[in-house]
Amino acid sequence: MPPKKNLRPRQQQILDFIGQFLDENGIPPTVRDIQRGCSISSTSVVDYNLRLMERDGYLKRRSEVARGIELLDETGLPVANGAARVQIVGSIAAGEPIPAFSSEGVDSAAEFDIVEVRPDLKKRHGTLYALSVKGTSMIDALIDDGDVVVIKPTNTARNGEMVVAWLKAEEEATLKKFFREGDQVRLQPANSTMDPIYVAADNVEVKGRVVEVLRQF
Amino acid sequence: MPPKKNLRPRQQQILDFIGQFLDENGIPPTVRDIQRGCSISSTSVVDYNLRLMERDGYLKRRSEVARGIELLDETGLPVANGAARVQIVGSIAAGEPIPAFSSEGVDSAAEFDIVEVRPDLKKRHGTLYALSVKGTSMIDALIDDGDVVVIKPTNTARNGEMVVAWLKAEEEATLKKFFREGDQVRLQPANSTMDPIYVAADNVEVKGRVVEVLRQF
DNA sequence: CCGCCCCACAAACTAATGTTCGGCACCAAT
DNA sequence: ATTGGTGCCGAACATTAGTTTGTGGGGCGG
Repeated sequence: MPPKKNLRPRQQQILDFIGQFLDENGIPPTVRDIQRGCSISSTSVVDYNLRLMERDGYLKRRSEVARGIELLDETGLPVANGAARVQIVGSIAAGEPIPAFSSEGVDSAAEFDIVEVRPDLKKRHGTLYALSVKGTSMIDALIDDGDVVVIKPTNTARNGEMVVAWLKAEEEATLKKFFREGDQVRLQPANSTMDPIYVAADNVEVKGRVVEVLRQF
Repeated sequence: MPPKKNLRPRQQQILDFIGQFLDENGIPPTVRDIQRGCSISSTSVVDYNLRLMERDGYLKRRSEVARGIELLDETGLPVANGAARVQIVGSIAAGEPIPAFSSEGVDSAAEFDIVEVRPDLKKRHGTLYALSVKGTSMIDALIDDGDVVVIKPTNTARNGEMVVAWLKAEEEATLKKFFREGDQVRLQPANSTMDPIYVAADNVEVKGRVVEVLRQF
């Protein structure tokens, strides 16, 4: 594959636009889409630059096919279109703090751990992150030690939903089922051998909601 | 969302082709692609059926746009492009046959049900299919009624793996943990209230292995 | 200043692709 | 037999989208 070269501003602009268009529409843009999107006055300018970028290995064009543009990654392979990667930002268990939420560096020592999730999840929920589950406090909800839960950040929760709850006073995060009961909140582990936790409503902050559980086989 | 209706054979054929084309090419097929792929003699037939399928909520067509076909999932949301789609070919439970494996038509009464899986799964395992789980026979393995298991077709299994086992004599398929014990095979439900099944090794055919469990939240 | 190259422009052209139309065969209800 | 609906066919038609062509401006070395 050809060596990477620095892109001209216009080419960078086109590249960005293609990526954005792909995200928004699911199919590649036409030359005229790019033209409009980048405020270029002629399709031939787009064609010209696409040709250069193809030569330099940034993308591939299937000729004779409408919307035949594919982006390539740094290895020259086509970019999986809906590739939804989610970062595992830490681990969570009853009573243990989550590093990412603790007062020290939020993003600093983040582990480099990424899981792929079903593309439709990201489409439906937007930004997501993941936590590795320690312990068996949610075993009755079919979440085991070592599983990875995918979390959608949100401040609110309906009763019965599985949430990441942040206890302000204790500075702890925990994975529980959420039940609002007056000015109290019951955090219910899904494990018949464990008791629920009752806390004042203003001491609880919902950090996110579980949207998916991943398990290795 | 529009009500679900049974698809005509031709429409099922077209739907399958679109999915396959999407997998292979990353972009939706044109009317003429479908025409060729399904051996239809006229584009108008394709258009005719696409129109019906759009009316019935199986897909969406963006008019005025080339390759504007999008598949919709059962909730009416667009399926991410280039995503790994797996077809749910039937349901499975202890003691009940799986339609797709029974002696009658393998592909005939195929339901319109497709789930998305993590892209890396398909990359790692190749072709996959999915089954909807009925009953709680695998509850201790954290597989609940209504979950969907993703299966990798294979003839062999190691002890302890969760497999789809086909009992030749009974003509039944069942989801169990597999243990080879001499010339017998123990099929162990992961439910403490249920007993294992012992069958002769030559009466058991391993159809596939569970690689993923999907659950709605 | 000249010629040259890179880049951009607009318009025209061709190919690809979606859409429509009239007609035919089959089947079921009238 | 007649009527109406479904499914299919082939071809023409309309629109979208990729490609080509001729042109012009601006920087740069001669």
